[in-house]
Amino acid sequence: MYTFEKEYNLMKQHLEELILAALNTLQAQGEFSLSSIPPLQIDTTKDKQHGDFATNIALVLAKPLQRKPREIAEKIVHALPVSPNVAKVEIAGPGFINFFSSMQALSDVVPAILAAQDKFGHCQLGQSKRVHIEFVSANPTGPLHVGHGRHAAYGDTVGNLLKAVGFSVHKEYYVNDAGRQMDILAASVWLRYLTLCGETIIFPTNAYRGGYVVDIAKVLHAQQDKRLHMAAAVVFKDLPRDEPEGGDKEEYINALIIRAQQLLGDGYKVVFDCGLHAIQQDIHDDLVELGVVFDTWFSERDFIKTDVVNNLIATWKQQGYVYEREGAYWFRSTDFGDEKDRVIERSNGQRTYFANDAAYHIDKFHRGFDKEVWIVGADHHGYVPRVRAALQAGGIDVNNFSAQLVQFVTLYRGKEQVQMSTRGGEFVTLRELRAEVGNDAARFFYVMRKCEQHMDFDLDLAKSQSNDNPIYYIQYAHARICSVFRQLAERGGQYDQTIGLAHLHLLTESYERQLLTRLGHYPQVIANAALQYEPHLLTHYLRDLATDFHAYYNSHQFLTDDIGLRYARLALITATRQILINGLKLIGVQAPDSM
RNA sequence: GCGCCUGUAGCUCAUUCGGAUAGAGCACCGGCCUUCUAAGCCGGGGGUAGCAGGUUCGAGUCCUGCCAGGCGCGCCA
Repeated sequence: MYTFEKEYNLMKQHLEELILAALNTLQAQGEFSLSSIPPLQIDTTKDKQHGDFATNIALVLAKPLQRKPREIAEKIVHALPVSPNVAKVEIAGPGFINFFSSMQALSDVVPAILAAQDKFGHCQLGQSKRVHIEFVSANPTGPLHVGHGRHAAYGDTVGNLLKAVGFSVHKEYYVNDAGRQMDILAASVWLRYLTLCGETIIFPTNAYRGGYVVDIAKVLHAQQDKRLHMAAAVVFKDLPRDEPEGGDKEEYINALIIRAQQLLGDGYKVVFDCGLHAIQQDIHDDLVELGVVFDTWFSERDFIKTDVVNNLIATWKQQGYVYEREGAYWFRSTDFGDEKDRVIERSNGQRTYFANDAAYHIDKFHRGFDKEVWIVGADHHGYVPRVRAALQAGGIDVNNFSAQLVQFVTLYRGKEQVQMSTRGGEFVTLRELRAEVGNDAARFFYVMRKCEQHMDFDLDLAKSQSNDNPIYYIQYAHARICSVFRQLAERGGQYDQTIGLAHLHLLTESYERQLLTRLGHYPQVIANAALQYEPHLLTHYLRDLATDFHAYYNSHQFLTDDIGLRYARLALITATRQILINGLKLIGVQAPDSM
């Protein structure tokens, strides 16, 4: 099977051997007098004029040898052993040594791709280590919006990439179903329900105002009829003022929650669960439709029912990581590089969200994961140091923890920015976005940029389905290749891959060389994208690959009369099609046969 | 005030542990469909990489100081 180490590094490895041989020869001849040979750096080149690979060794040796780089380079090139994989060696610029692969070496990638098929580009860098990847984890207080979509597409693609390079990947959604926000949702649902029961309600400023709350209330009303009905006069009796009346909206909603709990008793849980389940189901379905499937949905409420958090706090108290001050318990996160210590247990006895979260992150490792990737909104960046501190206090090697901060998505309709607020009720949902632009375009757009880069998402542009959309360009390349084979069939031809592979030496055009070179880079792109958590490298690569193909398509006829050349070219574009499919699949995008 | 992120062509963004003449797309200008899908190709114009120093063979990339924008600094989640 084709692997990253075996094939891609083979050429680099081969060049390394050649250069080392040259250096040793020069040392033995007394030309060079190096006490040690520095590690060799061999890069794939950006510019094809610079060949396929380049090394800066002559530049690095300039100082220890006290000689000019170009002079050193010439010595090295003269001492290089001859190789059938190397067509040409040149010295360029300040002293770079450029290597031009032979067409033989380049065209080897075609049989490699055709043999490995959907496994091409995969490797075992991850050594089957277990990676926990947490993303989205939006509070179940409303439908996902376009910002969450970016998290979903990014996290899912990073997971796919990590799997491709040999990690055992576990995708998890942390359900924040234990906080005050959930109580606000419950109160919001109940008030809408009461309206359906015929009560006249002035809706609180701080309640969730989205239409989905009314939908949930309708379900509740259908299930419970009037069983949870209370008169508005009773519900609102002696409550503090809401904001419009000059009061505090937070105090007001809190009082309303307590009132709801008192009046409803056991019924409160019915309302609460109705809201939670409806929204969690909606989020789940939304993600599945986008192609994002989590291995686990980890409930905070279930988690805090276990002893894990209690045990952690008890342990930390014992170990001296926690001290008491002003009636609360503080975690010494400053001992681990945080700005200030953090409360984990409030003076009223309640644990903070952070206490649960610290225990959750440590628990991931106790569950057997070797590595944690935590994908979280950039607005949480201040939160990362204390999580890191918690992991260290928990005895976890933080080198196995990576927090990826995803910047906001700013929505535009043409030139106009769309304001978004979860409670304002006027926000664009992920579902609406998918309906407008399609899942493929949504996923592709979302991962096109580095996660720490702000994203301006123009709905009008994404909706336009014009050729501005890079996804069409790549998909079109795939469809065109499929079309070539349909043409072949219409003309009564029968593709014979064996003949094609036997005639790869006929691929001598510059466009063919370019395409072969690009195909050869794929494994490295996958490895880089995975290890750096940067799927945008893959989208850019696919764009470039499609460009190489379209240029080739426009310059040369594939279905030539020369059978050997014809099938060699078809073998090449079959390999190209395979890489398009492989890359798009990692991003979660379809590769249509026709458009 | 302190901390993190960002600043590259008119716009949106790339630039592979610091490498060669900073690249794409969109937009703009000019060409290419009797030949495998023109959702395509070919060519052209367009840059003080926010500003100023520093480190070295070499800096968009690393360090320092400013400037501008975003975000964060709770016994909220």
